[in-house]
Amino acid sequence: MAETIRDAGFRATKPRLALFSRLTKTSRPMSIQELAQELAGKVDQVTVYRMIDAFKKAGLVREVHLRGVRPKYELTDPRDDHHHIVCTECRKVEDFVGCGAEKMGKEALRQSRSFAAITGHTFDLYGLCKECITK
Amino acid sequence: MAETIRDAGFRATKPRLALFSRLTKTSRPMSIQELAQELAGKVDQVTVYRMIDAFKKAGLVREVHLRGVRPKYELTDPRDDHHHIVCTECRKVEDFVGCGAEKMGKEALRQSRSFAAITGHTFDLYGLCKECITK
DNA sequence: AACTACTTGCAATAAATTTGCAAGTAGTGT
DNA sequence: ACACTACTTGCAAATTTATTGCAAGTAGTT
Ligand SMILES: [Mn+2]
Ligand SMILES: [Mn+2]
Ligand SMILES: [Zn+2]
Ligand SMILES: [Zn+2]
Repeated sequence: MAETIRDAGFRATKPRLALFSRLTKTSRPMSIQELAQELAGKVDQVTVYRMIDAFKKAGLVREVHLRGVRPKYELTDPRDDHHHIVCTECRKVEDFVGCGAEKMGKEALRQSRSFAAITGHTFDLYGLCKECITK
Repeated sequence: MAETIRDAGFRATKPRLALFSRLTKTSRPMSIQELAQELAGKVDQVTVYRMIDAFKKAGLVREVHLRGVRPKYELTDPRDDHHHIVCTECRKVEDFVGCGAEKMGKEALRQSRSFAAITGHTFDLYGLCKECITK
């Protein structure tokens, strides 16, 4: 843990460990505000901004954009690229893996007259969870 | 044009016509700031915020989230769901159509233990345009 | 032309994010 | 263990972005 942070080129300070630790404890991406609130008393909100920004640049954290809410952050999952499915009613968020992005990337390049390479993608699903769909 | 706005339940005011008209003139989604700047002198920025919000709720406009920038807006295209491919170097944005989202939605539902239906999705590609890839 | 509910502009407020800087600390070397 | 120093942090202040209140203006109607 401190190891991971040092490997990324940072000092393993208490605020960084607190943030990193908090992020390992959830599968749900969290906003700056949520993180700052949870770390309140221990870490200043400005520091949360700065840490997230630095972690993002270092590739430790990735930014997730879901409809209608401020950006959220989660630890980068080195194994797979996973995506999110969001309940539009209760805002529940769940991960899912696998997406046809590679194939779609190729198809998009075929369609495009001005693009030459695909390096990344976003893909998120919106729907209703089993609880909300009954209402 | 005024027709479309009235059909959505709004009065066809000059600011609304100006905004709508501007949006029809581009295929590139635009931010509040860009829109306000272009309409400067004619429409107040607060009004841009309010119009975009109302148009969004009415389904005339949709919000597009691309990495690292504030939300952008474009006219809803009722015919197809189109997506965006963004050059990470020069920020060029191009549309592309068709995406395996329906299929992926079904696969995601199969994977999920708590979701029951898919109602929407986002999908965007990032890459390099032909000009930027040479550098 | 008069009426009225819907809209707009402008100022003020609130919320989100960034910046400056002195004080604090992790990692390094002694 | 102690000192050294570059990297970090907290706190206040400044910016930027977004929302709200309200009097004045206007589209659509009678
Ligand atoms: Mn996730
Ligand atoms: Mn588009
Ligand atoms: Zn739900
Ligand atoms: Zn480019």
